[in-house]
Amino acid sequence: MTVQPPVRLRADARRNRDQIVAAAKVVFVESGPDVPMEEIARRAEVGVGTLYRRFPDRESLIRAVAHESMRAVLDDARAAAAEEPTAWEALVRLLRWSRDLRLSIRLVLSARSWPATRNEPETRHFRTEIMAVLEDLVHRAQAEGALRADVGAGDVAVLMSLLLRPHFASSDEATERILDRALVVMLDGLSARPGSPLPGPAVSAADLGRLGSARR
Amino acid sequence: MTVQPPVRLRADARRNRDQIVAAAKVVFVESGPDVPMEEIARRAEVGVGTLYRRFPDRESLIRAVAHESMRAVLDDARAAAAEEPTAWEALVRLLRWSRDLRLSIRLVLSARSWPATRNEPETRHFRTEIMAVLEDLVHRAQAEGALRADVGAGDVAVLMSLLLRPHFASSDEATERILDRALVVMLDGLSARPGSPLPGPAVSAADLGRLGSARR
Amino acid sequence: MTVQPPVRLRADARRNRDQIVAAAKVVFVESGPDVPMEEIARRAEVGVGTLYRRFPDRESLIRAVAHESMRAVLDDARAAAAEEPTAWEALVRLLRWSRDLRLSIRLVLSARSWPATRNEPETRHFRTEIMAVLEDLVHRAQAEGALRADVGAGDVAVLMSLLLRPHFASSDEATERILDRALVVMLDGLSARPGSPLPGPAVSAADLGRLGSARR
Amino acid sequence: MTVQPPVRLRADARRNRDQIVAAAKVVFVESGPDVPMEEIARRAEVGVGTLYRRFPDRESLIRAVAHESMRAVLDDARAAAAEEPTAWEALVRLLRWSRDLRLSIRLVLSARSWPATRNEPETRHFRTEIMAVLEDLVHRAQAEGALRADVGAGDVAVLMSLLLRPHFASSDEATERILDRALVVMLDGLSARPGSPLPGPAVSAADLGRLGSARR
DNA sequence: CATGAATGAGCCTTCATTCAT
DNA sequence: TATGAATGAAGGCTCATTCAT
Repeated sequence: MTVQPPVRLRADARRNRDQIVAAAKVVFVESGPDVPMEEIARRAEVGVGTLYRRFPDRESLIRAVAHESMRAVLDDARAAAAEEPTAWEALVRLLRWSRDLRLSIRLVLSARSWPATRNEPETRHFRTEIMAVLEDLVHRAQAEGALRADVGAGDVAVLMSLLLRPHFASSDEATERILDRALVVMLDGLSARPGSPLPGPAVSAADLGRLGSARR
Repeated sequence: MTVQPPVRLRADARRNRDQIVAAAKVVFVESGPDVPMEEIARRAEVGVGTLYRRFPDRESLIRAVAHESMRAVLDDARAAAAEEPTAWEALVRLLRWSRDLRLSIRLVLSARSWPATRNEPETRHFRTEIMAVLEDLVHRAQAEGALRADVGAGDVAVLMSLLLRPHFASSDEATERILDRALVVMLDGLSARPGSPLPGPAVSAADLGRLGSARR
Repeated sequence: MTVQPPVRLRADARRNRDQIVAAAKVVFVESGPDVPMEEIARRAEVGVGTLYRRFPDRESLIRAVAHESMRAVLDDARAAAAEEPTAWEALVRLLRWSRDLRLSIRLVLSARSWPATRNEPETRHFRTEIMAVLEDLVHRAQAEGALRADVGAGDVAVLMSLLLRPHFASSDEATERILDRALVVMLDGLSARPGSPLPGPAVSAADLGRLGSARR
Repeated sequence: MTVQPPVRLRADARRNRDQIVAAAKVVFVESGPDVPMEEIARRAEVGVGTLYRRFPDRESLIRAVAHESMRAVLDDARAAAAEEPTAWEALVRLLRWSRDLRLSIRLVLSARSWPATRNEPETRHFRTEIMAVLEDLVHRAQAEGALRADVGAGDVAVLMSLLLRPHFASSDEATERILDRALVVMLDGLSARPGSPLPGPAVSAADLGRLGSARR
């Protein structure tokens, strides 16, 4: 069921490919998806030619990195769902999330990669799987009485994306603590207590999928 | 006390300058702060030469646009504080905010403009003024019993920035409605009811100023 | 009726444009239409940027040079028709032809430029005009009794193209003399004396136009 | 006296070599002598490495293909001389020629291969042999009274080269018929009837050899 | 030996900025 | 002063050739 690069690569080629993707991951986070290809190649300790042999253009590299990250996100989500005692706690853990999640949000949603990743089957596959896990957690957390009843998995995903997109400045400890406070505010807003009614119907996974056929 | 372009410009020069800033505002929103200078000049119906006479480099143009926007934000904030019946309502209005706020957030926080705007007096000036208004609103809203007591103006600013940074896809109506729901969740989290205690001390305006000496 | 670049250029720009086309003409002849753009720019004593401002890509430069040459060819053809005492002599003069003719044959027929020039109105225009002159000369030379009756303008054009396409080695004097002999053989074959009947119908200008919808 | 690849190759190596040359022949005709080496390797169903083991660089491959073709041309020429009832008919047959002849003309005379093939013994060998056959045919055809007396083998070779170089568009049937007409015109020009005297002395095989020490 | 991966030089093109008109 | 032309540095990509498996 997992999606794999179609052909078996020679051992050294495989190693190079992995180095490239790893390096790209790092520099994309550092400097966005527009960094010179040479920079990526240098970090991967590889010639540009090698990079281009493996990824015929920038988009294709972006896709590869995005997929890697999304795969990790899916794993995280499943692990959280399996390991946490309650669905609510699993959601909290997810909202705190991993560096991989942050990267994939950044890559998938950035202006540059949106056209590269949107609408191709692999992305769709991962999105579907991830949203399925989320949907399940949301329902269970609502059954637990922990999560307010009027939100959908889409709403949670939106909040996650707000928290995780690249933010001002670097990620020093002070920044992290400040964002943690924002997270708790959001969690309080999400918890099942009488609060303001949310406008409109709950946002489902499918609703999100229909968004944004546009450019930027 | 207001900051003005240093010299009085001839009427036509002034008009050119304004056209340029207006055009830049539009294209920055459309295509980010990296658009070709010629594109901006074309939109302003001006030669590149003229643009460069007025703004010696891209950074200086970004700064000008950012300042324009920040001035508008400050005006908005003061208007909200003056016109709304309660401080809480003023805060809500601000969080809903204007297109100008969105632009200035985008410009001020984007990778490209962070170095351009950070640490120069005009930006600092506006930030100070805006945060002063916010600080006042926060205190008053807490006195009103509407806003939870353990947040500071910095916390509110962070939540605003989360809501307002450029997001996936375009701004069609569907997107707006979804973001409105996120906003209400946040407002619920901010309102004065027994909820989770926030970790750490309230974030003040000053705390924010100390953040992020880094690049991205 | 002549086709001109649409807009008036500033004097210096005009001069540069002309230098570029002239330089391109030279290096295209020397090294074919694949020479590095920088080489052309260097010869024109101009930066690459300038070249690209004027001609957005290589094809567009090839087209410009081809048109220049075709214009010169047309002028040559008309001059020959007007100045020579007989149509036969005009044809002979044309077959001896100018360096411009050689260049345009080379450019218009080369693998690289065929797709660039074929099927755009300017090329079609010149081809039509040139073939009209040729057609007229052929008819008149046949009426004079000098040219065999079973050839058409298309046949003559084909013979010209055979003589003029780029040939082995450079154009030193020895080569020229050898080609002159080939030319006279052809002229003898063309002259009106009982010889072998030509296979098939005479080739008209229109017949040629229908040729070669293919790649190379 | 025949020239052979210096070493005996193992059977499989031999097969590879032949596949490569055959593939190169095809793609050179299709796309000229500048096609990527990988394309050739792919067509030969061989790795690039193998190609380079056999032919240390592109020039050496071009040479090999050119020699193959020239050998075929020589065979053709000898066959024509042996099989046709008259020398004149043999010449006509040659001028109508083989696909191999076209390829070798193209390869030997093209800008790219001229420097690769010129001045190396194998080429010289084949040229000499071919011209010897041609010289003989020319003399005999003149003795037969069919060929005009003032041409040499060099003249005939030049006419052949004019007819055979790559021409506009593809080789559909229409093109072939048009070229056939040009051929007959040339043959009429060559036939022994009082016509214009050719300028200069007859061009011998040796004269051709002295031509063109230049690049293109 | 065969293979196909890796390398890097080279050409194409864009665009920020400077400068002549 | 306004204009838009000129410049050249920088990044993208391709491919000839070399080299590890």
